[in-house]
Formats: sequence, C-alpha cells, structure tokens
Amino acid sequence: MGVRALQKEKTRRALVDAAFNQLSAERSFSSLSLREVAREAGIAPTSFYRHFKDMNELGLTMVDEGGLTLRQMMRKGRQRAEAGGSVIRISVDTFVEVLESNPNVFRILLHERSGTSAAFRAAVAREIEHFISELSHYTEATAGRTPMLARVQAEALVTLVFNAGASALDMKRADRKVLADHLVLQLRMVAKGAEALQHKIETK
Amino acid sequence: MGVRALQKEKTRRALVDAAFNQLSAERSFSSLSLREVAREAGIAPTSFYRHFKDMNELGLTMVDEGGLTLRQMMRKGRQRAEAGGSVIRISVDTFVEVLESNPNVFRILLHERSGTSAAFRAAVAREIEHFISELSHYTEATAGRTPMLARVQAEALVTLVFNAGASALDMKRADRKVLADHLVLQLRMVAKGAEALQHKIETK
DNA sequence: TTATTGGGCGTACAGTTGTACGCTAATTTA
DNA sequence: TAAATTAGCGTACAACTGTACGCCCAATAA
Repeated sequence: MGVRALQKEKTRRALVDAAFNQLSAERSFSSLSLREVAREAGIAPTSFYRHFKDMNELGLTMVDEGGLTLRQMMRKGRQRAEAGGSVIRISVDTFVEVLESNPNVFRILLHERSGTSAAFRAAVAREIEHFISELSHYTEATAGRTPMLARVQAEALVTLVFNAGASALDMKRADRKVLADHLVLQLRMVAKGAEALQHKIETK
Repeated sequence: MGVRALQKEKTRRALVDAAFNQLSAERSFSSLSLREVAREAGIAPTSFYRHFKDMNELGLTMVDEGGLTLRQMMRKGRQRAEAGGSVIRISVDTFVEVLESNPNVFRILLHERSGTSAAFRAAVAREIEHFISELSHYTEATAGRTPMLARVQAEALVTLVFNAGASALDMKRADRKVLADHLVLQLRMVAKGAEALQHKIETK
C-alpha cells in the first residue's frame, strides 16, 4: 500500500472514530452534523466527501463495524461457555462486559434500530439477525428444538438481551448487576417455557 | 371557559396534532423543528411560545398523551379478556389493533425510549412502568406468583410486546399477523417458564 | 365605558448547516 | 523527468434554524 492510500485510510479512521466519540447518552448519530465530525477529526468539512458520500454512508459503516465487534465478542463468550458452567449466565456476563467497554457501539445499534432511516434500520436488523440465527441453530442442535420453535425462542432471547443492554447503558455499576440478574431470570423463563411448549407438541 | 381560553386550547391542540401528524417512519420527533410544527399548525413561529416553552415541552406533552391513550386501550383489552378466552391472545390482538390505528403514538414512545433526551427517556420509562406494575399485580393475584418473580416476568412480557410493536410499525398487514403469532408464542414461553421457576422455588 | 391582558404576527438577526467550486501540493504513473 | 491523479483546503452561498422585540386588537376585568 502506497503512502497515499495509507494516509487516506488513516483519515477515514479518524472520521469514523470522531463520530463514535461524539456519541453519548445525549447525542445520537442522527444529531451529528457533517461539519462537527469533520471538525473533531481535524479535517476541513469539504474533505469529508473524499471518504464518504454523505453522513448516511458514514453511519452505515459504523453499524457494520459495530455489528462485527459484537459478533466477535459473542464468539469469545461461547468459547468461555464451552469450558463449562451456565451458558446463559456466562453469555450475559460477557454481554455486560462488552457493553461496558464499547458503549457507543451499542448506542448506534440500539438507537438506529428504531431510527429514522430505512437503510439504517435494515442494517441493524441484519446485524441482529446474525445473532438470532446463530442462537437458533445452537438451540436446535443442543436442545433438539423444532426449527420454528427454536427461531421464536431465539428472537425472544435476543430481544430481551438487547433491551436490557439499552437500559444498562445509562446505569451505574450496581444497578447493572441487578439488571443482569433479572435478565438471567428472564432468559431462563424463556428457555424453560420453550421446553415446555416443545413437550406439549411432542406428546400431542 | 371563556372564548379566549377556548381558542387558546384549540391552537394548542393544533400544535400537538401537527407534531403527531408529522411523525412517520422517516421522521422522528427530534428531527422536527419548531418552525415546521408551527407552519403545519397554521400559526407564526413566534406564537409557538405562547403555548410551550420549547419543543421539548411539546414532546413531553405528547409522551404523556400517548401513554394515556395506551393505558386506555389496555383497559379495554382487559375488559374484553374478562368475557373469556386466552388473556394473552386477546391482549396481543388489542395491542395490534391500537398500534394500527395510532401508529404515531407508538412511534414517539418507541423512539424516544432510547432517545437523546434524559427527560424523554424518563417520561417514556414512567409510562412503560405503568404497564409493568399493572401486569405484575395482575400476575401476582391470578397466578399466585412471588412479587419478585411477577415483576421480572412482567418486565419480560412488556419488553417483548413493545419490541414487537416497534417491528410491526413498518410491516404490511400479513406480516403483522405472523409477528403477532410469534409474539403470542413468546409470551406463553415466558408465562410457562415463570410458572416452572416458581414451582422450583416452592418445592425447594 | 375605560383599562388591562394576552394570543398572534412580522421583522430581524446571528448561528449553523450541506455542499459547489477551484486551487495547491504531494504522490503516483508513464 | 514530465504528466496525471487526488487528498485536503478555503471561500462562498443559500437554506434553515431558534428566538428577541414590539405592535395590534379582541376578549376580559374594573
């Protein structure tokens, strides 16, 4: 890679990082302006266009990166779970950890999921779909769930986890602990309930 | 009420309605400008201040109104359920009906729940809390659930319902039917699972 | 009847936004 | 070495924003 392409990549990263850094509980992606991001990244507003067509394209890049980060973490969680212990507990703990160290990744996913741009919503839905289908296959394989039931169950689990994540973002450490415990209980409810429904089908 | 106060109330309603009308899948409350709302309501921008301190105050009013609408509908749903039949099924059907006839009420609640203003988030949380505690008491009373378990269960149920509502907003009729069926299944999972967990505690 | 109140309006202004355009200077290609 | 490419910059502009200020006039109070 030439000097030129290298520098370009660096500036591009600066833009993405600048945007992520500006996110907070009080600041959503859609409230960021092109000029603000450029300012934070240390380039002229008009130079922004050398890297992205518009703010929308930047945002989609961020969603993709965020999704990637999330999937990588979940893989790590699964590895940890394989060493033994409650899959649910370990997954939740992993999730909380990652949430604490990458809050802004979650912010953009959680907020734009119900956001104002169809492209964003689709992108987030795609990322979440990864989780659902992975989890669904996992439950099919390990718990012998019906494909349909596994799918519905996985949707419920992912919904509960992401929702808890959204609440956790604004919480203090201690409250997060309580939330995590509640979440574990809720996930167990769904798991137990799905099992019961499955039995009902089988013995019918 | 004098002619004056009456006219004032009318204009105020025009503002609230104008704001609700401008909401859509592509337009969130936070993307509305004071001038746009005033324009739609047919008044001068500066007259807006005769009714609300700023857009924030308008938004909070809308959240309150939305919450009220929601609670009224759920009460109706409960009445319908008392006539017999599956409580879950009837509640979900009621929810879907209201969602279809008041989409924008949901939009503001769903979007601002993870929104950028702490006051908004608190207001929405307050509205959702109504549902959770009502549902929690209901489950305690009719299913003899532990207060703690009832609470956690109610949180899960409400989370699943609202989340499904968010997805349903952008769907066609047919897809909504499927979604509703999934939702019913998920709610049953939670209910069955909570029951199982309760038994486990009791026989311990 | 006269005085007061208050909803609505128009004007005005400073601030911010996205982006079109043309230039510079350094890297890359020929 | 000479020519072409391109990241980044500065200037410029029109559109839009929130809101301060003062006027008007109809409803209300005295």
